[in-house]
Amino acid sequence: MGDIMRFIKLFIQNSISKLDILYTYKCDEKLNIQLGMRVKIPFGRGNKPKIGIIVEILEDFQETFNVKEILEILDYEPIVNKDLIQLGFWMVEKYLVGYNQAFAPILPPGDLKVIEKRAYIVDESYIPKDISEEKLLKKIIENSLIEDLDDLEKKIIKNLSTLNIIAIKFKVVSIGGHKTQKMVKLTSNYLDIIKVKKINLKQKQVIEYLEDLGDSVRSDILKDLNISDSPIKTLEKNGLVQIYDGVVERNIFKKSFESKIHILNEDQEKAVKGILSSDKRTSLIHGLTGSGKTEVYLKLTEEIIKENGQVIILVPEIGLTPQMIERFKGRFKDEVSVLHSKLSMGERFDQWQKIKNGEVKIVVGARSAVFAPFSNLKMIIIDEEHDSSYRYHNALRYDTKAVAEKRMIDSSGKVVLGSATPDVISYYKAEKGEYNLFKLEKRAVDGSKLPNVIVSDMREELIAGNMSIFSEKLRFLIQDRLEKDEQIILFLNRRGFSSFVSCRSCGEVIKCDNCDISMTYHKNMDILRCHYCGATKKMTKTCPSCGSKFIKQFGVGTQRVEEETLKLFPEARVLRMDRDTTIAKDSYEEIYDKLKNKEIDILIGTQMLAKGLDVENITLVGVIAADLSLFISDFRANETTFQLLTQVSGRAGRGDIDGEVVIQTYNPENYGIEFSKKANYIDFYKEEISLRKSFNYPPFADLISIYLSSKNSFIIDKLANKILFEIGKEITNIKVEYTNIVSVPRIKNIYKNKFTLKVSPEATEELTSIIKRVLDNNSKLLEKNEVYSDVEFL
DNA sequence: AGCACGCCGACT
DNA sequence: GTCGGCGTGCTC
Repeated sequence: MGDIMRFIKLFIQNSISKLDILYTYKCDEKLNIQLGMRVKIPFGRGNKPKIGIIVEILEDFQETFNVKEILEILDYEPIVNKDLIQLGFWMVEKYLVGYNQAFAPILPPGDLKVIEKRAYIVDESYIPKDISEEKLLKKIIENSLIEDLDDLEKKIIKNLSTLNIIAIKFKVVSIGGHKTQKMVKLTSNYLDIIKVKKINLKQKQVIEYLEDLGDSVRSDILKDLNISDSPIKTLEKNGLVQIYDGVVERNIFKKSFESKIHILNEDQEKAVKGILSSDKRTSLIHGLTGSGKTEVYLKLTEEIIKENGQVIILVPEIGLTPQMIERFKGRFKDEVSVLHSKLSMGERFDQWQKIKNGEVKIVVGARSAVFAPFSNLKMIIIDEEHDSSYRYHNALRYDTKAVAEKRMIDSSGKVVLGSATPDVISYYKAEKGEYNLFKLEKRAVDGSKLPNVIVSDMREELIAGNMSIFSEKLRFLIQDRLEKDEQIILFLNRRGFSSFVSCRSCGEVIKCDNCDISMTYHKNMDILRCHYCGATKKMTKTCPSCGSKFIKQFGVGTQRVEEETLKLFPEARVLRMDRDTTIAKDSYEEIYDKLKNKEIDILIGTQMLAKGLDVENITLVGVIAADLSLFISDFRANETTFQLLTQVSGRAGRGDIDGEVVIQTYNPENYGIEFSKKANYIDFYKEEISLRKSFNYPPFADLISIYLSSKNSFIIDKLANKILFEIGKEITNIKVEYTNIVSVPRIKNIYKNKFTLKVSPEATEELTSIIKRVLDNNSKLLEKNEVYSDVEFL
């Protein structure tokens, strides 16, 4: 052919790890290829068509092997911009993940389809300058799709869009047909027909509905008016309405929101000004619960979008409550897009599209919203920044804060972290001057004070003969609040935690057959369930090991707390909230409304209660077993306990009446519990950071764990030793500590072991590349033995 | 993963 | 000869 070729690198979507590498293809130089576009390519011996995403365009490339040519370009515009591609590469290096995994959160949600570039007329009063403009505008009116334009047309389009006469939008079209809904609209001459045709009541209701609300989704009309579709059919037959297929944006918000603008207090003002004027990339706002962090976020957002920038606000999934959305929606209306896990794929996609098209300027969402495809992103705000949901996670292999900082470095924007109990690592960086530090001290609502915290030593209760799960004090206070018609939250650390079944005679604990995990008793179904693999077993009456009859469940679950509460306070209206009861989409909202409307006296629940429940009439919080999070074998155990207790205490006394908190524990002397009594973050921090230093834990070292897993327990130990040895050999001038190789609980019959490397943060990058090299060198051996490796960055 | 290739035994 | 069963190794 002799045509000049251009060479590109791409990765292939949805492929297995072995194929998750970059491939070189070529295409005709005349084709409009850009980074971030998808191409259809012939792949493998059979040249099966696959979809690849262009991540590199090679300037000069010597064709030393047979490079195949692409089949077709699937997009008119890149679906991922350059900055986000860079971010993907950065994650591949930093977290040793494959391209597919690194790019998964960056790519548009759902199955990728063809992206169309469309133009729409904005200024209808515009009079075309010449004949070619007129022709083009006519073309746009007829069919908004713009493709295969010649150079002159391209120039006109560009010109008209900068003059705001037309708007360019990208639309993704699914290959498998458009997703449409039946829509109903009034015909232009319906008023004339009303006069001559008889209209019955149902039909009249439909017409009034359409007059009020405009064009509507047919199913909505049926539901709202509680009618069948025949009245609408009759109306259509008589020419009053028209039924058509419409692409409707799914409406996530059922409520309308009102905005309240507070005047910032001195501390808040200082934080806003300081953050905006500072040279430092990252700022930490340390603000007590109720000190008005959200107001600061709102003000910052306002300032950024005033300058035409865009803002991402990250919230823990669980904290993405109606209240938080309310604040932003109320203030910024349609400029806000909300992303959360309960959105359907279609809803998610609609939001993604709006963000990419610049139709919104603000995104409020959980961790993956950090990848929102804004093109002029100037600020990322991370609320409750200490929350574990932001951290590196086995399934989502990136640290949200690190990604946020990387994005803001690339687009010279700012990161704002906010928390009442900051991550010890963040606070350390702030103390060292790497971050700005702002404190919000005053509680924003005048008169509301920190609650009075009481610690109940459950050992003493036991000695005094109290076998109940409530201490005397807590029981007394619950009674007191019930009498005063005030509300109560009872908080437990984890769902079903430690409600294992064991034998009092021989100590046997019933474990899952496939996993080394004790099973949890679910009373309502009288079964045992494994929380890891979901396997169930019938509850036994006798011990399977010794045959003793003294087998029963131990520990406290939310179910147990509910039972005991109802037994002691039969007149109370009790609601239990945990993952079992809060799976429905609107459940959280419903519970919140019920609390607010005083339909519940006592709310029992787990972690999710620790966040965001601002209900004024809650004046008592009971923490049933504060110790549970202390038994996690994690260097963060104390920090987690402190944070949880402080957060949950903040739920009490949000209004005019002072709140009280009762913390029940078997370890009252633990400093995490001790300092949370006074919500004394600074003292806790000092204690914690000195321990971190002496044990060389983060922030003084980074931890990298390497896991090997296989059906064969012998081979993984052998290989772990080999890999550890080879890593040791490669380490030359950096200091690395390492732990023993330990086995971790078997899950679904897969054995697993791990060892952890501790390295000073400056040397993490080098160690990461050493690990990559060693694992690559051993990849064949691992594959042959069916051993999977996994690297985790804590 | 998915597929072509090739080696080997069974069969017209 | 030659058909097909299955193990092996590669995919720009």
